[in-house]
Amino acid sequence: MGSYDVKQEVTDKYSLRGRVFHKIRDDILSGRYRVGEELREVAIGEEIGVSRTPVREAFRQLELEGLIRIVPNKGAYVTGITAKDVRDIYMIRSLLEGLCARWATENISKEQMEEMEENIFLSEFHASKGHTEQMAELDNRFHEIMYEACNSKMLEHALKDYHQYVLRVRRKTLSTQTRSTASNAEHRDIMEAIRAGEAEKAERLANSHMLKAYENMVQNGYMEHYEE
Amino acid sequence: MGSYDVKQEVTDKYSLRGRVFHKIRDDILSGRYRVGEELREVAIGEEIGVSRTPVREAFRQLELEGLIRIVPNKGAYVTGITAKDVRDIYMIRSLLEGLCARWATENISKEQMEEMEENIFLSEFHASKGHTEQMAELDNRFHEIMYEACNSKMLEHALKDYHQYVLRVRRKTLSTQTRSTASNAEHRDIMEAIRAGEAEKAERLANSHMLKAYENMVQNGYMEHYEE
DNA sequence: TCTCGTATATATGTATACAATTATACGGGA
DNA sequence: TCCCGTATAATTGTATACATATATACGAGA
Repeated sequence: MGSYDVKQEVTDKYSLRGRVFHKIRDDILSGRYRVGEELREVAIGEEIGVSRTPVREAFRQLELEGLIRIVPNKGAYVTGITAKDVRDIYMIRSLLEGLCARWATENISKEQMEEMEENIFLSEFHASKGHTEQMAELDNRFHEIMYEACNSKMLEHALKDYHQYVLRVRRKTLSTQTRSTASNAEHRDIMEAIRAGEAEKAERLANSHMLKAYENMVQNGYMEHYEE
Repeated sequence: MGSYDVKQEVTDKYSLRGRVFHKIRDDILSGRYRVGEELREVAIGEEIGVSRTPVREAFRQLELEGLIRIVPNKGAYVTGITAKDVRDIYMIRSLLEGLCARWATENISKEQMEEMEENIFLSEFHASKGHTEQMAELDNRFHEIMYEACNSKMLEHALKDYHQYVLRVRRKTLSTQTRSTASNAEHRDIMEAIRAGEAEKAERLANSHMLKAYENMVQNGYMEHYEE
């Protein structure tokens, strides 16, 4: 019997089912729908060009992902995310990113190592040019490389979940010059620890990298709009 | 806007939708369906007495929960869980249970503290009598109390997820006399640390409690059937 | 004017019908 | 006997119809 992925994701982004799911999901994450807004099956179905059936199935999944809340016989509502939720996620991520860095040190492939080095090189380049868009993209990618390199489907999925989750908030951060410079430096330190095979050091660095990212969010007042 | 639960679960166990979901889920977790077995929509629908529609919606959720894998246009297959998956989960849980114990120390209510003390008292009683069924139940409950006491929906949900997940394996363990005695002692230590307000100690103890539980599984050969 | 009950409209919940895809059975040809 | 193509059956994917629950509008009565 083969090894099945645990914690399956909606993989086929281009099947009809996947399209509906990802479309609604992206609309929520991009902030198109406001918190608390009710999503109607027919309206969304018509917009995408499908009937209610695929929409409903997507709703069920989005509920498990925590993006909407379905009240039986009433409707589906876009969920909010409180400041405490974000804080908790960063604390959890801090531990798990540390574990991930440790495992990545032991399992990273040559190709992944090279992509990580290239990522940091590019990040520093775009930081010097002030390209915020590319920087955010590369920042996300750095973490994803590490998730893939840790060689654990379980951990990779958990971290991708949380990563996606806080994107709603994070979208607005990382724009300050000082933080992005510091973040890049921290990425470089983590990368060098991984390359040197220093697992415990990598873990410690990834750990504090998350905590610092959170501290930065709080200090810059990004959390103010998420008070309960 | 109010605070919504992040990572929603299928709450209403007694609605039709919830019933279908939980029925299939329990059947998978109880081992009624074998790993790799194909689940057919009509067959399951007929058994429960509903049409394909609710079954399909339940399938979509079970896929996200990682219990089945849906191959488009083919079918739904019960997923396996490899020895490495179990190992990874225990490593992740070790960290998160530690964090949970730390937060529980800071947030546990009077009622929760009392239930925890009662839980340990009962555990030791049933252990002395050799009541394996009740011991397993109380063991699960001990952890759930801690999950609830940590006062973090995010962490609670993540831990309940993992906890549920390894139940498929754990169902068979904890039966040895020596391990259950040791496990009870560890629970007591954690409880006392929480009661004394020693957060870091509670974290450390919960940490190693998980690692020891995993070590026990491996040593007793419970993982042999889960080789990839 | 306010309250409450009823009627209507609207939305979700479920079942069914039809379409599309995949698996299976069968038979001809080498 | 084996291979392979076609026909058929079975299963999933989607749309639609009907059932049920909820929200809204309106009017009677106090």
